Formats: sequence, structure tokens, C-alpha cells
Amino acid sequence: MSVSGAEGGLPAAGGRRRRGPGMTEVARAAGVSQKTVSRVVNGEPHVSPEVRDRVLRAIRELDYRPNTAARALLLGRYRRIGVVSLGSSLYGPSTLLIALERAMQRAGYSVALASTLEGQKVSAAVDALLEQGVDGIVLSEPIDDGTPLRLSADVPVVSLGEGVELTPGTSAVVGGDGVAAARMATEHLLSLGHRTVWHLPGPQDWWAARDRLRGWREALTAAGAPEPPLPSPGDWSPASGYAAGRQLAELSDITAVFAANDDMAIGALRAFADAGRAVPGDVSVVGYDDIPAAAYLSPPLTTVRQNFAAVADRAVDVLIALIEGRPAPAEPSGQAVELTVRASTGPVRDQGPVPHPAPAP
Amino acid sequence: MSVSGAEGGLPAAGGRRRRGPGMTEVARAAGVSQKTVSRVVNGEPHVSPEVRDRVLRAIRELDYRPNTAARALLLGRYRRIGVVSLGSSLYGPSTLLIALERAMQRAGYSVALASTLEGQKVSAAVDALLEQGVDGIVLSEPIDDGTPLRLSADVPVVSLGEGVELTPGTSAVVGGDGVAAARMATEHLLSLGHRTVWHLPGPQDWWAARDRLRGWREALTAAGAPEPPLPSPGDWSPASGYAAGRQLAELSDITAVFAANDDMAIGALRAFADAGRAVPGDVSVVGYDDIPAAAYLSPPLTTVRQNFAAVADRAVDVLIALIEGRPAPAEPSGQAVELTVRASTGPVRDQGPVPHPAPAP
DNA sequence: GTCCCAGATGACTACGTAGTCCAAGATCGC
DNA sequence: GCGATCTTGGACTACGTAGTCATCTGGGAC
Repeated sequence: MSVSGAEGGLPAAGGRRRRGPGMTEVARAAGVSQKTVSRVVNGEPHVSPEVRDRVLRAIRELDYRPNTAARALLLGRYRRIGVVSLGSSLYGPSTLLIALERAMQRAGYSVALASTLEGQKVSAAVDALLEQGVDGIVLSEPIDDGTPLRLSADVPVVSLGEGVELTPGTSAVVGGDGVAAARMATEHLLSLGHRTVWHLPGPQDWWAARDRLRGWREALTAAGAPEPPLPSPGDWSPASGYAAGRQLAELSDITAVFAANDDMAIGALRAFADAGRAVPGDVSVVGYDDIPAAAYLSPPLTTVRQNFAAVADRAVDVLIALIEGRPAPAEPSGQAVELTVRASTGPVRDQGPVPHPAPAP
Repeated sequence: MSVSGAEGGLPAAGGRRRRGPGMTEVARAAGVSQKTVSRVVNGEPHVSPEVRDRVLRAIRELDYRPNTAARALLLGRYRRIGVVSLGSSLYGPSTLLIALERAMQRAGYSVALASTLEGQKVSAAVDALLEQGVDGIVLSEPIDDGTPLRLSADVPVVSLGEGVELTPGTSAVVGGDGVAAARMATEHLLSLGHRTVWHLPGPQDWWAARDRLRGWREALTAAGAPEPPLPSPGDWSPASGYAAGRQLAELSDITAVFAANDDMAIGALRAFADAGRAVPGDVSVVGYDDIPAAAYLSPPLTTVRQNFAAVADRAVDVLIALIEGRPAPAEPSGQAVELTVRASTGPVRDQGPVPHPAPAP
């Protein structure tokens, strides 16, 4: 072997790895030059069918795999996209991550994953990705600590939220339709005759939570409904939904609640049940996400479903266009969001004041 | 610039990317050789503090980032681990993925993600990872289509299940304690006085589902309880749990059910409610996963919680030991699994025959 | 028959890094 | 004061790939 140097004097552990064959070895086996192997591998023209066959056979026999590190070094491109995730296993983020991975794989890019560990900034995850070598970055569930995040990556960046300030020309924001979805959920409740709708907000450092709050507010304003005070924001968990639900259940005039996500809605359902308020008899509840369990809760939950696949596809389209210097594709038309009405919402029963705590005359 | 060739004649799109500075440029700026920069970057000894400072300053000024492609090409190692996931957003798999990412990041490895698209084999995902360049692979939620998966990767592989046949010497199976957990859940129900326990199995091509089935069976056998027939296996979804629950609700002598996961348990809860069987009055139900919502369901769900972080940490420990040629670390002691008893399980009410469908004489 | 052109193939090189080996200066022992 | 050892830094090279350009062959036009 010509590569015996790599085998001989080096320690097995921590040293250089045994490598597979390279184009040179394939070339020798096929009796052609390394460059011709390169042509075959990359499907370039000007290779006679006979030579091509010989090379392909040698590739198969040697179990040759192209070395992406060498290719990346030469071309300066990695065919890899980095995804910054929050490292949570919440339904929305993980569904989105899966959808992003699928879209990137379809586009011929591989995926590098970096999560922001607790307390760590997004920029640390971005740095880790840049150091590892990526052609572009998707900020999957951006959060911010008040000030907008300022990134100076030398690759295109697509953010799925708005709390990010990016260098112009190489970046883009691709949002789902969170505001519209929240508006839709609120309007549904108003259309059932509820005088107004209360909101269980999510963590306000999440872009998604702010969007839902905004959509709720917009719908109330548009309908001329009064805006009730907000309970303290939750953290997407059922526990936080329960806590907020307990607060709300104390109030007598509540008939409709829009929770920031399904998990918080589940907590609120439990809180209302514990307080003796029937859902949907006394209070209607709407969630957000349409988790698989939503249809099987007691009562089945009215909720809003986002089209994560569509959001992911568009984000990847835009990012790859930026990477490859093509113009960004046109905004696809069509709502990516949909309300599923189930048994947790219903018309207002009556306008009698306090339903349970004291069965008024 | 000496690299002007890369700037000049090449097309901007699809061609070579503009690159950051290399060690050579840093060296020129600091007035040392490229090798000395390499020494500073890698923390090697034999560099005077003064030179080190000069180099570090140049690095900061030029915003130098080491090129991992070049390093990987030279060393044959990538400091990257591939994770094969199933591309589902189920609670277990996504929690595990997050935990794996955290563990790898902590160990100084970056993460390449590949999911098996629908209908695609695991080996395709493995090939994609190998082609991209990884030092090792974790099979996160291995499934198999009957025959054990036979992989011929030239890197170490750690599988989190058993349905995989691996080349010896460079691979390992690191299981959670799924069997023990299922046994624990079943024993809990038996200890409440239930004559036997029915099981809602998960998809049997998943290793995790087979483990739970096995643990359930072992507990019944050990207790001398009869083994009831199995409903058709579900797919982890609440819908499939509902379907199986409807089947079981027809039967008169059911008092205890162990579902393969919490989502299926949620479906079963709904099915029993629809059939007029009270939980836990008539039927006790145990789930698996302890999803955040479990404590807030109606009724709150007794369930089993796996320690995903522990499983992930151990998998990464073992894999990195294999990669670096160190002996695998000792098996950590301690149960990674825990039963949380809530209101969905209770003692048998009585042994009277059919509670609801027909109040037999 | 000569010329020319297109297709087919290969030699050479750069990409950025770290291992190897060598050179020059510094420090020490005697 | 001189060789021996240590410290510090640099020159050179390989890693596997694809771009550039040169070479060679064969066939058709004239």
C-alpha cells in the first residue's frame, strides 16, 4: 500500500484514522487518471462509456466514498446547513426541526445541529456552527433577551422569527403565520358570542409567544372587544397553564380563553375542572399546535394547527437561494394555518353572572 | 492578496465561496510562521508568551476561524458524530435527540442529523452520514423490518436498541431499561389487586415497543397472572390508543391496562370514557414516558419516566470511547427509570362481573 | 492527403492544516 | 569557556479533491 505511512508509526488512538481508498486508488485499479475518476464521480461529460464503466466497477469493488472534507477544503462549500434549536422537546420546535431536516435532505444538504444550552446565547451556537463549517444557518426558534440579537455570520442566515437583526444581503426572516393564527382562534371565540377572550400568554422572550399575543390583541381590537388583563406569562408547560388557569378561574366573568399552546391549554382545562367550571359549558378554551393528543382530551380541544412542513420548506428554499446566489423564490400563497374546532369551545351559555362559586338567584 | 485567484475569475454563485483568513494570513500579520500559529491555536507548548500574545491578537483582529475541512482532511477525523433518527416528533425520540445533542456538545463533538425518510432504510441514512464524514454514529430509535439490520460502517456505531447486527469491535448497544420499566408498570397494577393486566402494544418494528411488551409479559409470568390477548398494535398515536381502547372496552373483565406510551394511554382514556367505563373506578390505566401533560389529564396519568439524559450520556460516552480507542466506561449503576403514580390507577373496585355493557344477573 | 476541430484523457496545482525534521539561540554543567 | 541539552520557530510536506490547461486521438471537410 502506498498509504502505509499512515498505518505504521502512528498511534491507533487519537491519531489519524485508517482511511478508505481515495480517487487515486480507484484510478489505479481502473487504469485511468485520478482526474478521470473525478469526472465520473461528478457526472462530467467527456468520458467514454467504456472508461466510465471501468471506473464505476472499481469504485464498487473498493467501496470508494468521496471525501467531503477534501471537497469542502477545495471548494469552500460544505453542502451542509446548520440549525440552531433551543434544545427543547416541545411539540412545535421538534416538529419544525424534523421538517427542516427533511427539507434540507431533499435539497441535497446535510444538517448540523446545535442547541443553545441553558443560559447560553444563540450566538455561541452560531459560532459553533460556523467553526464546524456550514454554508448557511437556520435559526429555528429564536428567542431574545430584550435586545435584538445581532449576528455577524459570514454565511446566509434565515430566522424563523423576528427578534434578530441580521447583516443585510445575506439573511432573511421567514415567519409562519402566527399572528393570523392567533387572530383566527380569538375570532372563533368571539363569533360564538363571547363578550371577550382572555389570553394565557407564553414566555415573552419567544418570538412565537409574542406573535400569538399580538394576534389575540388585534382580533379583540378589530372586534371592539375589551382587552382583559393578562395573567403572568407561562413557559409553554401544562404546569404554567394550570397556574394561570387557577388565577383566571377566580374571576367570575370569564367565558373564553385562548392559550398560547396546547400544553398550557391542558393545564387550564385541569384548573377549570378543579375549580368546578365546566368546559365548554362555563368556559370555552382554545389551544395552539394541534398536538396529536388534542382530539382525545376531555373535552377534545379546539386548536390551531400550523403547517410546519410549509414553513420549513420555505425557509430552506430561501436559505439555499441565498447560499447559491439565486434570487429568493416568490412568497408562496395560501394560508399555512388552520383552525380545528372541537368540543372545548361552544356558545356562551347565558350572561348570568357567577356560574359556580355561588349559584346566584 | 495571495489568494486573489479565488476572487477573480470565478463565478460568484455556485462557485467557490469567499473565504476567511487562513493561518498563513494570521502568521503574516503576527510576523511568525504558519506553523507557529498552528501551535498557538492548538495550545501546543514551546511558544513564548510574547509570541503567543502577538498571534492571539492577530487572530482576533482578522477574525480568524480554523478551517475544519482542512483539519479533517489532514487528520482523517471530523470531531463530528452522526445521529440517525426516525424523523418523528414523538416525545421520546425528540427528547432523546436533544439529550444526545447536549451530551455530544459537552464532549466537544458536533452533531450531524440524518433522519430516515418514510420508506427509506436506516442504512441509507447511515450512508449519508458516512459520506458527509463522521467519526461515529448513534442509531437513536432503531426499528427493523423483521431481519436485523446489518451495517458495515467503518466507524464505531452505538445503537440504542437491539435490532441491529453490527460489525464486532467497533459497535455497541446501549439500551435504556425499557424492559424493567414495563415490568415495573405492570407490577404496580398487579400490586393494586388486579387479576391481570392488559397491554396496548406499540408498533412492533420499534425496539422500544418490543421491550415494553416483553417487560409486561415477564411481570405477568413472574406473578403467575394469565396473559390476556393483545389488541392489534398501535403506532404510538392517541388515535391508535383510542382504537385499541374501544376494542378492550367491549370486554367485561378488564380492570387494568398498560399502554405502550402516554399518547396511546390518552386515546385509551377517551375510549373508556366514551364506553362509560370509569378510570380508575372500573379500569386502571398506566402510560409510558411521563409527558409533561400527563399530570394534568383527566384523570392524571400514572406513568413511567425514563431518564433520557442518562441514556444519552452513556451512549455518547461509549461511542466516544470507541472512537478514541479507549476502553468503554463501566456500566453506571442505578435505575434509569421511575414510576410516577397518579390518579389513573387504583385498587380493583370489586370482582363483580360486567360493570357496564350489560349488568348481568 | 492535409488540415482542423471536437472529444477524451491526463499532468499539475491549490485548498488550509498539522506532523516531521531541522536550525538557531539560550541555558546549563563541568 | 566549551560542548550538551533545551527552547523556540520555521521549512517542507501530505491529506483528497477538482479546476486549468495541455496532449492525444479520430473523423470529417476540403
